[in-house]
Amino acid sequence: MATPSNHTQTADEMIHGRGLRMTDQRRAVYDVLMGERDHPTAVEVFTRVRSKVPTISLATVYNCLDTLTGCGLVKTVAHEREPARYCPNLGEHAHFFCETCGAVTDLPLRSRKKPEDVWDIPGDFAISHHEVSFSGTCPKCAAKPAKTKR
Amino acid sequence: MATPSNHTQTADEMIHGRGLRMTDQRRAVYDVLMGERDHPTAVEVFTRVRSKVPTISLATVYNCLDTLTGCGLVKTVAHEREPARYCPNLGEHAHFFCETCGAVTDLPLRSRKKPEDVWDIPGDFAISHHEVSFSGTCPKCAAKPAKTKR
DNA sequence: ACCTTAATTGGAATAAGTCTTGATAAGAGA
DNA sequence: TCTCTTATCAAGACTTATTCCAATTAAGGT
Repeated sequence: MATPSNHTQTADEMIHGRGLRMTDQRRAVYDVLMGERDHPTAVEVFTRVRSKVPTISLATVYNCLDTLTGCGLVKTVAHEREPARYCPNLGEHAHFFCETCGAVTDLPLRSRKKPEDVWDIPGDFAISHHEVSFSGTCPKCAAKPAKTKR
Repeated sequence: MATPSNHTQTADEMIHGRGLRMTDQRRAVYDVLMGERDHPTAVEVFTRVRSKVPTISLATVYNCLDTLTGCGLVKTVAHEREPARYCPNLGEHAHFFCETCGAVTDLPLRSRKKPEDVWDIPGDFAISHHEVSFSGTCPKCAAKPAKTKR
C-alpha cells in the first residue's frame, strides 16, 4: 500500500462517513487527481493510475470517480460534448478552457455582483447550483502567437 | 414550400450571406426551433420536423442544426453529458436547468454587462466566450412537491 | 478464520453524434 | 430550356465516451 499523504486523511473520513471502504484503487485515483491538478479525463486518470496499480481497469476508474464525486471529494467538469474531466478543487471557482491548447484552468470566482443582480431570475426559481465557464486563449498560448494547433 | 414567416427573412439572408442555400429542410428545422422555444434535442427536433417534412432523416437534422449554428442563427446548449439542445435566442442569457423535470429556461441578462464587470478575471486570460448556468427547481415543479421523477 | 457484503474486472452493451458515399436537387451559363 | 457544376440530402456504418453485467476478489465485523 502507498504511504498515505496527509490529504488522504480527510478523504478516508469522507468515504467512511458514507459507509464505504477506502480501497487501494480509490486512494490511487484520488491521489492522481490531487497530484497533477490539470483536470484529466477518465482515460488520462486511468493511464496515470496504472503506474501505481497496474491491474486496475478503466471500469474501476469510472467507478472510483463516481464514488469520489458522490462523496463530494471531486467535481466533474463538463465542456461541450468532450469527455468529462475531474477536479479536486472544492473551493468556488470557474473554469477557463483554452481553445488553442485545450488546457483547463481554475479561476477563483471573485464575483462582483450577485447572480440576481446580473441575471433576470424570477423569484419562483429555486437555485441550488450555478456554474460559470470561460473560453478563449490562455496566457501560455498568447505568449507564442505563431504556433497553431497543428 | 411553406409560407415564410417574417423571421425567416433574416434567416435567409444569414444563410445566403455564407454562400449556402435555404432549403426546405433547413427552414423547417429553423421554424421548429423558433416555434416552441423549449430547447429541444436533435431527436426532438427530428420528430417535430417530420410532421412538416416527413422524408427528412436524423442525419439531415444534425446537418441543418450544424449549418444554422455555423451561421449564428442558433446556439447549442450543453449540460453535463446530456444530449445537446438547441436555442434560437441570440441575446445574451443564462440557462436554468430544472433537476426535476429537465426543462431548460432562458434567463436574460439584466443589463449589458461585460464579464469583467461581473467577475474578477486575471488580466492575462483573453476571454472570447463565457457561459453561465443555474440548476435547481423550476416554478412548475415547486408547485407540485409530492411528485417525484419516477 | 468465517461470513456477509461491497468492490473490482473485463467484456459486452448503449447512446449520441459523426463520417462516408451515392443519390438528388438547385442555380449558372449557353 | 438544357446541361453542367456543386451543394445538399439520406441511409447506414462507424466512433467515442460511458454504463451495465456477471463472476471473481477483497474488506471488515463477529
